Amino acid sequence: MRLTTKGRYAVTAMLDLALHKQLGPVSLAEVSQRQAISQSYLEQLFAKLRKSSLVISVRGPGGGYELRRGADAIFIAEIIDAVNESVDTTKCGGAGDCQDGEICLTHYLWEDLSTQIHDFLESISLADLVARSEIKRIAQHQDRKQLIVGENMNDIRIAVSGP
Amino acid sequence: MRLTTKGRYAVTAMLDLALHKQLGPVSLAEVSQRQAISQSYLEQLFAKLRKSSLVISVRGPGGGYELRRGADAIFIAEIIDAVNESVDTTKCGGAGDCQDGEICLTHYLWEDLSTQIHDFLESISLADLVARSEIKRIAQHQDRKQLIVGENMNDIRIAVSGP
DNA sequence: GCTATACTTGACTAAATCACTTAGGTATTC
DNA sequence: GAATACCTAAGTGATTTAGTCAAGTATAGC
Repeated sequence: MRLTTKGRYAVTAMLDLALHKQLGPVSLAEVSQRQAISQSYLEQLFAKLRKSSLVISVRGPGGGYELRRGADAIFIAEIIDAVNESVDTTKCGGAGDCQDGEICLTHYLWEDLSTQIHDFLESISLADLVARSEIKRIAQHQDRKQLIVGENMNDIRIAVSGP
Repeated sequence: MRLTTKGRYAVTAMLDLALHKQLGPVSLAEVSQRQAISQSYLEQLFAKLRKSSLVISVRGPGGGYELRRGADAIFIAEIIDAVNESVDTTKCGGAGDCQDGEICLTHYLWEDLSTQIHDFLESISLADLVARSEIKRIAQHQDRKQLIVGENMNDIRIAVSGP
């Protein structure tokens, strides 16, 4: 699991699709304008998202991209995995050439940590983000004087529980 | 929050310090050998870890590095932050030049997501990892025929709870 | 059928980061 | 004073990022 700005761009763009799906296919030109991401860069990202069956493309005028599944069935981890093409960080591909077990020790600990983060991101759907952003937008409309940020984001928490 | 192999190297090295602290300062030559990481690369990582007050250095023969705090007071997020020098991924530094609020919307949503992961990694200490690795090592000594992996790692779980 | 729209593909690139290497230092212990 | 080990800087090849540029191809609407 790698967590870089590339994944963030992809999540942002997918969120834009989810937010504007009522108007039919969303063109990359629109996404590019709204989210301030280079269109050609988006094209590269969406080629990967399409291969991962996260979006479908509609060609021709009025065309664009649509979410292949519902926003409640597309999870953040999928999006990040799609654009990051998961290089294996193993170095000792599957408990092979570890000298004394010490390397594997930390190796698997890290893998486990990475899996935990992956599971976390797999539990958050695009719909979750949309729902939260809609709450925020309403709040912004209600009170224009003050930019309310981070108020409605406390509904998702991480808990560490014992065995 | 960036999650790459660089952070993994740092965590692995710090874990090595925690595992061998009973013998006094641990030299980077030892860590390099045990964990198969280039010593010069370790020197660069430890320069940052030292600046972040996570380790102290002991010069001269018999010297090396020691954890500055107890292993139960050093958290994974700190280690990763120390070597990753947190570039600000904001692009609109603090709600500045966002055109229609839409960009800020997804921007803060991502920031929040990033914070959640950070909080998660902040809840896991080096001591937690040591405890888990010690269990595994004992298990490995008890049963040499079979490499037991991933059995004792289920004690940390992520739960998503509502408001 | 023509044309504008918009996806599709490929090649290329400047900049940054990663994972080192090389080459020197400086401080401390024995 | 010699060995040890931290400390610093500079450079380097590989990879990734974040694009640009230039060609396509498919389709909707006139």
